[in-house]
Order: sequence, then structure tokens, then C-alpha cells
Amino acid sequence: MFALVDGNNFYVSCERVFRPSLVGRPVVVLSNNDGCAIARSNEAKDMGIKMGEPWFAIKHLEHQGLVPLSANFALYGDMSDRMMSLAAGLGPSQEIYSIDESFISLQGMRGDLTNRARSVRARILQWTDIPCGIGIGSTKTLAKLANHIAKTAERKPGSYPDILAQVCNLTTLPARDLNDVLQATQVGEVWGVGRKIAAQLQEAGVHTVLDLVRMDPVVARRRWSVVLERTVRELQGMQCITLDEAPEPKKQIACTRSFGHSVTDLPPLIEAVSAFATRAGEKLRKQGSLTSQVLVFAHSSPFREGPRFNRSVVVPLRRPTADTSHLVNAAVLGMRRIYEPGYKMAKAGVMLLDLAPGSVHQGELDLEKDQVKDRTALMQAMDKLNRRYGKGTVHIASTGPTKQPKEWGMKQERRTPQYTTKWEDVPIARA
DNA sequence: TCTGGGGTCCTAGGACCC
DNA sequence: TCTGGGGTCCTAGGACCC
Repeated sequence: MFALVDGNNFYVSCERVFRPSLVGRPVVVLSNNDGCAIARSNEAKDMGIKMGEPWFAIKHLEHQGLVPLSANFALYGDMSDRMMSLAAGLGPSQEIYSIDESFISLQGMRGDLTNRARSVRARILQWTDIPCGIGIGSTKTLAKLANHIAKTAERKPGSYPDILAQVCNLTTLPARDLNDVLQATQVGEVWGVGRKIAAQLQEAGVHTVLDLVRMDPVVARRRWSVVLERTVRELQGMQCITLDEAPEPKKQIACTRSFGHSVTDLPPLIEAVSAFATRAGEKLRKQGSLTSQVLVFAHSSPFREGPRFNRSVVVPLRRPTADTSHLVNAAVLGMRRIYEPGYKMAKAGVMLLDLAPGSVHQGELDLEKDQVKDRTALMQAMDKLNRRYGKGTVHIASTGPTKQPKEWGMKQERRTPQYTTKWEDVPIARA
């Protein structure tokens, strides 16, 4: 049996912790460059704002009280750590699935699990100020579904029985009530059923979750895929997806950004991919891997008129490495290769592919020992400085004096307020 | 004028090998 | 002139997730 603990409107809730005046008001958190809405408060959802909607299309709602905020990912990561450590108290093992969600195994747990979940939810709210929903089911897919019901029952009274609000335990629901709940839920709400598959299922007469539960898994596989077959079986209570406590290291690492305004010249593109390669290298060293292929891409805006540009190139490295200077060189080489004047670039990025375990100096066998030490020490020093003083404080100079991101039209990232960087610094509210 | 970023898994088809 | 069958690896693209 599994529980899924999920912070409500997570980024908005994090902002409200430090700005309580935003409680009860429509709030959106915007992506990089304030491009589009990536989190919405309930009030903002009620205004009809969709996930991912561009800011320019909803800007007029400011007159109606909509509050836009630039994202502060450092803060959200910090709040996430606190929420996760409290959620872990629900059961013996935990899988952190995303910044605001974790699955908890409830295997071997005795007693009233619904009550236990309610007290964990209350503790998270009291200690972090983050409201969350908890769903319990016999498989991860059912726990996800239960979580959806818990949040929807709270946000839209009458959509489901009130008793299921905030904490929804499907394992203790009488069969008839369970059927009612499944019938009241659209098939597209199921974890693993996206827009495309949902449309195909509707076409085939499968409208509600109840319809999907009653589908023959063999049919699901034949007409769709093994993925849908697994989903159907999970909904039927057969565990196909296991808890992943310690996720494998990433198989690829990306750093990509849209520009604040279009970029046509080569030098700013080179600076951009240099910065991306630097960031990607930090992530690479953090998980203890080496890369042997660097992919560089740039493209024009798919939303704008004009000549389209969309190119990428994979630059092989002489040997696996995690050395920022090699990554930057490869990224610059790649950008020079794909660049062509006359196009308005809207986005570029660097991806590290073909990752393998290893530390930075393993790829440097041809260097003298002292040089290896220097290299490693240099990379470590850079990582440390950047952690302490903020991303991009130090980086490899690839084209002379380095510029700040804002010169290619990007906003500086918001930083975690100093007083929230450590768990111990946070005053804990007492009952 | 203005439209996020970072991942995973699965499948089909081609290249290549014996 | 006749030209198999099976396996693996790689890549691109699609669908999904938050």
C-alpha cells in the first residue's frame, strides 16, 4: 500500500509562507523571464488561468487583483526538503518523486492509516505552512488517483464526498462508494494517461476511470501499449510500479533557457552555451558522473513568423570528462558549427549525454599528477564558490570578459533569502 | 512585444553481424 | 540466376510526467 503526499499549488504556497498577505488572493508564479504561469493559487485557477499560459495572455487580469510573482526555485527547493522530511514520517520508506510530491510505502503499517495521514498532514501544515493532500491506495497509480480526489474534494466542494477532502484513503472505501468515485472521475486524470491517449480512449467509449478499470488489460496492450496495460492493471490493484527509494543517477543532464529577447549574433550565443555548459558540469559532478557527448542546440521561436531555425549537433569528447573547461570548449565548438547568421534565436541549450560513473580526474590520465590535482581542486573550488555566492559567480572565460545573463536578455534568478537557507534557522511553531 | 525547463520510457526502423 | 533468419545496437520520434 502507498500514500502520495503532494503540496497544494506548491510554488504559490511557498511564496505565501513569507508573504501571508497573498493568502486568499489570486496568485501565479511565472517561469524564467516571466514567460508563463507555472503555478496558480486556487483563486487564480478560478479565474480560468491554465497551466503554462503565457503571461502576456493573462496580464489583463492584474486589474482584477491577480498577483504575478517571479519564480524563486532556490526557495522552493528548500521548502521541499522540509516538507519531504516531515512526510517521511508517514511510513518506513519514501520516494521523492518531484519537488512537491513523494510516495510513501505503508507496508507493514498497522492502525488507522487515514488518521495517521491526517496527523502528518497537520504537522506539515503547522511546521512549514504548506497545505498538502494525501492519497492512499494499494498501488502507486491508485495513490495518485486518491490524491487527486483529496485535493479536488477540498477545492470543489460537492465534486466528491466531503469526507474524502485533504486525505483520501481508497483502500477503506466500500465497493459501491469506490465505484461512484471512479465514475465521477474523467479518464484523463489518471497518472499516465495524457492528452493524446485520453482523446483516443474517449473515442473508444472509455470516458471515466471506472470504464478504464473495467478494460481488459490485454485489449489495453493490443490497441494502445504496454504502458496503458500497466496503468489498467495498477488501477485494478495489481502492483506493477515499485517504490524507487534511491533513484539511479541521471542518464542525461540538460541546461536550456529561452532568451528574454531574440538573439541573432554569434557572440552572445557562445556566452549563453558557455554558461549552460558550466551549470551542466556542476550537476554532472554533483551526481559523480562523466560525460562523453555534448549536445548543443538553438532554435527560433515556434510562435513567431519568419524563417525557422532548429539545429542541434552532438560533439563527441576525446574521453569521458566532468571538467568544465572541456565541456565549455565542446559547447562553443558545437554552437560555432550550427550557427548561421540571419535567424532570430529564441532558445538554446546544452545537454550532456552518454553519462557514466566516475570522478573528474579519471578522464585526465594524460595529465601530470600535479595538473590533475590542480584541475580537480579548481573544479571543486568553483562548485563551492558558486554554491555559496550564487550560480554563475565564477565561470570559465571562453570569449574574453564574461557577461551577465541579463545581457542576452535574461533575468537574474531569484535567490533564497538568507534566513531560510538552513532548516535549523527556521522558527518552529509550537502548539 | 511577450509563450518554461528538465526528465523518463517505449517503439519502429535501419545498420550491422553471423 | 538463385539471395535466410535471427539477433543486437543505435537513433529518432512520440507520449508522458511535474
